[in-house]
Amino acid sequence: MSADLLHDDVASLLRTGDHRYTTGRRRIISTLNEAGAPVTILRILELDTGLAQSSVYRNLAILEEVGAVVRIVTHDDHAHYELAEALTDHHHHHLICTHCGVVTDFQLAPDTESTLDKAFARVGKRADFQIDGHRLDLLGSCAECA
Amino acid sequence: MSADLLHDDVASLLRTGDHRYTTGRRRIISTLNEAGAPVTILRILELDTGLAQSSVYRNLAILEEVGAVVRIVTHDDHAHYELAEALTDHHHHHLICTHCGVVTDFQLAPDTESTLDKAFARVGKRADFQIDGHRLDLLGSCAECA
DNA sequence: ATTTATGCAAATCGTTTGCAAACCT
DNA sequence: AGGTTTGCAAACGATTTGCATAAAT
Repeated sequence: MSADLLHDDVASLLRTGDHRYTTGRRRIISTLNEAGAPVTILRILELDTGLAQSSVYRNLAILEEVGAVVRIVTHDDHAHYELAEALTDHHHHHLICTHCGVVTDFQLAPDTESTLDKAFARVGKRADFQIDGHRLDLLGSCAECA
Repeated sequence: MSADLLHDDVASLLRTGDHRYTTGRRRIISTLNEAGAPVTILRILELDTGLAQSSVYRNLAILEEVGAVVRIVTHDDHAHYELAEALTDHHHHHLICTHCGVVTDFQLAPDTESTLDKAFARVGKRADFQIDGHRLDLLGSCAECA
């Protein structure tokens, strides 16, 4: 997707939540878009030194709230952030390296996804649990750490 | 599995890592076993008031290291712990309520699991990533919170 | 007897928050 | 002008750690 369309989408999500699309927020979105993989807040601050740490924290919270970004919780304790699937049209899961903490995206074949979705629906019904989403992570060692 | 066999297994895992199976560790394992669902450290301390908080943290770290327990990271920031699958012979995944933070276990049909495992193997090969395990969580609202 | 584990309290570190100044509309 | 956002620095809270004592082998 073009960067302009991306920013339009984010602006619209923010407006719905009565928030403004400020320069700082636009820069965070651009950084996430250019990173192409989930990044930590520390990394965002390194990639764009013009942002205050507290603003990055606050803005990511707001962007998550309006559905523009997703926070990924891994075992090492630095949250990772990436653009939400609604903005990238790109349903995916994560490969998490348990050694260096790097997170990368991967996709499953569409028929595997639909098998899973059906199985999840059955589980939700049986457990009386309303399912809003799923999280599928593969844990192991990346090429560098193996 | 009987509690005695469980403790034997844990003792053996600990010995392999040059650790002792102390009273405190035995009590933590019993608490996890009786809880039957993933619990937070705060909950462990409530269930067994005879343990020092720092010892619970330290012992869970060691028990995780030797493969006796698993730490589950959710979005609310209290880690949950449960007995490792190696001890329970009970491969499962988690339902995580995003409102109250409660975590419960569920299982997939064996054929769904094997479809998944094959798909994961393909992903790992293509991404040059050595897969050690996976984590599948369904996020949503439990019966109480819905 | 020697090594390992415990309890307490203090330290650590990612994240959150209060407040006054800067910004957008 | 009126409300929102920002940067700074201080506060927070889950987890970790130092150290002297107690327990395990």
